[in-house]
This record gives sequence, structure tokens and C-alpha cells, in this order.
Amino acid sequence: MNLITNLKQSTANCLQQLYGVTIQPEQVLVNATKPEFEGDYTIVLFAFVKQLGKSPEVLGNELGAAMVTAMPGVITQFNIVKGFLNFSISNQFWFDTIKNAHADNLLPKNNSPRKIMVEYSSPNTNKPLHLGHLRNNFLGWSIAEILKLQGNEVVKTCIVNDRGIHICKSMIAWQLFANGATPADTNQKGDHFVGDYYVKYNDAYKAEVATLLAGGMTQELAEKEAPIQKGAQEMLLKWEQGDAATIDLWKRMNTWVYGGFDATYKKIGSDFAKTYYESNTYLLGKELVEQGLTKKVFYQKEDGSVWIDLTGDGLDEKIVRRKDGTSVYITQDIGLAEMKQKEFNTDASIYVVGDEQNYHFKVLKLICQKLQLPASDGIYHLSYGMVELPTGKMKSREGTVVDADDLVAEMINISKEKTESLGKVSEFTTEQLNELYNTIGLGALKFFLLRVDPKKKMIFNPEESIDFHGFTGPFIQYTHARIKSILRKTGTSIQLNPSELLPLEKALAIELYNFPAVINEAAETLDPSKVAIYTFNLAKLFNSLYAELSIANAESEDKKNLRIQLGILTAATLQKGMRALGIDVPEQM
RNA sequence: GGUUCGGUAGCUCAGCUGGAUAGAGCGUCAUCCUUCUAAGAUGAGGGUCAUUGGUUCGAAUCCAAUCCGGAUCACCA
Repeated sequence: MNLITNLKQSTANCLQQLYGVTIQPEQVLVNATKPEFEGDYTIVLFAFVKQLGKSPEVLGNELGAAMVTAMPGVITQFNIVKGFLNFSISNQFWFDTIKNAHADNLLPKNNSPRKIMVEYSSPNTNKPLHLGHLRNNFLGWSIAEILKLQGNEVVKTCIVNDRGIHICKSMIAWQLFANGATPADTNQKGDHFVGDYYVKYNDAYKAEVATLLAGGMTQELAEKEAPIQKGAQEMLLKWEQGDAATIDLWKRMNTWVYGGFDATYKKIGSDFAKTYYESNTYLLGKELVEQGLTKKVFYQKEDGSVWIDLTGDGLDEKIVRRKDGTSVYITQDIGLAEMKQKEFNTDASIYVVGDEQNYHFKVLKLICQKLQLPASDGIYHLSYGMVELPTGKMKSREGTVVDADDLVAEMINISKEKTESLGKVSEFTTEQLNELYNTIGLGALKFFLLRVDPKKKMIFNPEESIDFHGFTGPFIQYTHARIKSILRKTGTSIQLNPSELLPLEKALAIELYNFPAVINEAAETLDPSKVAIYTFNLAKLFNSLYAELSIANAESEDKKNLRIQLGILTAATLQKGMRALGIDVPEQM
């Protein structure tokens, strides 16, 4: 059992024996003791002081004595400061913890693993990926890894929004302006190529509206009447009617985009067990709407449109099918939910989608529950905040977007420059060097996006490049490489004999001991930043120890072996923690 | 306007199931490479935890109100 759980349980037991009161172990507050006081763990007595009508001093002494007896060999002594009961944990306990830990067995034990789907990325096929997609991809990947480390089975999926008016805008602009050019002709990545036509569409649209306005038309009418806009709408209609030429063009342009996406996914390390396409899910969604009508979950208005009344759940009425019979956004998602569940039969389904869609997912879950689709209760929207620029929100139409490919390339380039200027890996081959630049550059970027609470929006300033010092990916990668460098020199076959732990050694042991609890917490809250913070603190502790104490030239053989073991465990924990963030750690850098 | 998320150091963020003197990184200043990788370590400085009131032995944390900012409330996706 975990030490903290144990302390809580024992406290509850002791209070029961001493005073005959029943206290739930969870009610006991156990904290790490502040450094300025003696002890390792602290129990806060105030709550019990009140309940039992005893002074903190008396209660603390009685409880402390009972706890020492209850946990022999673990608690050695206690002291009381105001209402805080501080326990000292025995040197032997921490020594045994270090000795018995194995690098390949640091993870939490899971007695009830689940099968969980994580859907993430969800790109549109009319423009390339940007910084917001990167946060989404890294979050999705990391959540999947964390859940796996916790012992669950994870299925990663992706839904591609490959149909709709936005796609038609790129298509019509291509028809008008491209003269049949292809990405190969312009030597461009396919997604960027198509994205350029989306921008061209908007430029042309603006120009047309301006012309119409100059001709005396009202703003509203001009926006409706712009020829290119009408063209896009006609194209959408043709697409839905299955017009062969339109479908051909659509397929052709989508193929270009997918080529570009695949290259980006490969570069940043994203993959999916299954990719779904909206063009395949919307029909099933319509079918489910039909079923919902029979089940009276939905109702039809006079004009033929289909709705659900969610006012009883504190929400509004929501349309699920237009009067012309075409599907809306949510229709497709209902179909997708059913399709995914049929195929993978998961216990829970996590959607990694931006917080601008909170309302949509609230509605989606409710509809699925009311339709009684299987596992609807397991639908969970992991809602993350937008990435904003200092000037505000990124807008692809206005060109204020940080492009994913550009940013990744820039990060890799910076890591190359830094590595070269430090000159520590001169013996690397070109291939090894390129791999290292990738590892460090992506490590910096992923860590930067994952180290903050997913729920919160974050600010990215393109003027200030992402750091490589301090609370960053490279700092942790560097610490790992440093440890590995030592271990290459000292070797790792060691015999551990008990010795008195120095404060830094003990602090590191305690931190290492906390790792499984951190993974569990991150998995329960779906929050990779918990892991990022933990790995940073662990690396920092090790670096302090490294600066203060020698490992290879320790004061005794026992100390040397102890610190080698701490090094082995720290390196392994850093490696696992970083893997939970989708970041590799190099052996040397 | 309804709903919802947020406001903590110059900047970017932790801390929020109430507990001891509110923490980190960056930036600033100072110190440390003849000794295991200086992408490092050590220290200094920097705070009205948006405001006001309440609950409590104790509030950055809980409650209420107010102010400021974001998202959303589409027959867009």
C-alpha cells in the first residue's frame, strides 16, 4: 500500500482505538512536511481538535505515540508544531524503497483496466494544421499514453471533416485561379497548396463584396450575392447530389491534403488506430435521426425540420436535421458515436476538442443518452483552451496563424544551432544528429504546449522563441542524458548496502516514490501538465544532487552504489514521464 | 442578456478536496566549470493572489456581489 494511504488509514484506526470515533481515512489530511520543520509527512490536527475537544498538544502526543506503535519500522518519531503533527519516516523505509524499485517496473498497478477511445486531431481538409492543432495532437497523444501507462487499453481515432461548404471554397478557388496546377507543379505540401486556395477564395470574396458595395448594394445583400460565394454553394449542392465531376475534384484535392497531413503527422509522431471521415458518418447520423423520431426522442416541426427539446436539461432546442433533409454538424457526430462504439466497444470515449465546442458536446452526450446508444455515459469531452497570440485569437482567414509545419521546422532548427554551438556530440553521424535535433526541437515544443493545464487558454508569443532552459523539455532531456553519461562510466551492476541517506538523497527517493501516484492523478484528471511538472521537479532535484554530491567519486563504495541506483531510477522515471508526454529522451546531447 | 471558463511576481504559468512564511521558469543582478555533460547549480530582488463583503480557529483556495477578459447561446463545421 502507498505510504500516504497507509498513514491516513492508520490515523483513522488510531483515533478509533484512542477515542472511539469513526473517521474515514480520506478525511485525514496528510501533507509533505515543509522543509523548515523536522519530519517527512504532516497530519493536520485542527479538524480533530474540534471534534474531540482536546488541545492540539494533547491530541498530537497521544495520536503520535499510537502511530509510532501502529507503523513500526516506518515512523520513527514525531513532533507537534501548533496543530501540525509531523512524522519522521525511517531511513530504512526509504532505503528499502530505493533498493526494491526496478527501472522497468515503476508504474501504478491497475486492477480494473478499461478500454478507452481517444479521439483527437480532427482536421478540416481545406487548410494546413496550425498551432492549435498541435496542442490538440499533443494532448490527445499524451492522454492516450498516460492512460496506457496506467494499464488501460487505448484506441486512438481521428475524425476528418472532409465535407461541407469550407471545402467547396477551396475547390472553387482552385477551379478559378489554379489553371490546373497541382502541388507537385508548385513543389508544395498538398495541405498548404489547398490552404492557399482557401485564402484566395476569401480574398476574391472580399473583393467581390467591395465591388458590389461600390455599385450601391447593401452590405448584407452583397455578402449573399458575391458570385464566388454562390458558386461555392452550388458546388456543395452538386456534391450532395453526387455529381461525378465535383466528387472527382473533391477526391483529388482531398488526396493532396491527406498527403500533407500524413507528412506532418509522421514528423510530430501522431497516429491513429482508425481514421473516420465525416463523408461516411453523416448518412448513419440521418438514420439515427429517423430512429429517434420513432422513439419520440426527436420531433418534427411543420416545415419538416427535426429537433430535440433539451429545455428540461437546462439547454435549448436543437436542430438535428434541416428541413431539406440534409444533416447538420451534430447529426454526423451522432452517427460517428454509434459507428465507433460498434467497431470498438469501448468503456469510455474521450473527445479532445477545443472549449469553443463545450455546448456542442453537452448536447451530443445528452442526445446519445436519450437515444440509448451504448456507452453514452462514457462520453467525455476533454475541453482544452485555445492557443492565442498576444494580439488575440488566431484566424486562418486573416493569415494570423502560426503554421504547424513552420513552427516544427523552426524548433528543430533552433535545436540544431544550440547543439552545434555546444559541440558535445561531435562524434555523432549525420543521421544521429538529425534524429537528435528532431528529438530536442519537438521535445521543446511538446513540453511547452503540455506543461499548462489543458483547460486553460494559453498565450504563444511568436516573437519570443520557445525556451530551452528551465521548465522545458530540453532541460529534462539534458538531465536524462547527463545521468546516462555517468552510468556509462560507472556501470550499473551494483550491490546495495544500507546507509544513512543524506537530505538530497532522501528527497530524491521520496520524489521517485511519488511517480505512480502522479500518473494515476494525471489519468484521472486527464491532465498531462501534472506529469510535466513532476518530471521537471524530479530533474531539478537530481541536478541539485549532481551539483552537491559526486556519484562516480562518492565518499564510499556504498554511497556510490546508492547514488548509481538513484541515477538508474531517475533516468527511467524521466524517460517514462516524458513518454507520457510523447517526448523522447536522448542518451546523449 | 442567459450559460460557462478565467483574472496569482515585469512576462508565461503552478498552487484551488480550506492549513505553517503564496511557489516555479523566463527576464534582471551576483556567484560557481584544472574535479561525473554549465541546455546545469547557488543566492538576491520582485506579490493589495481583480475588488468588496461573508463563512471559519484559519481563505489565493469555499459562498455572494461587483469589475475586467475569453468562449458559447447558427438550419457553419
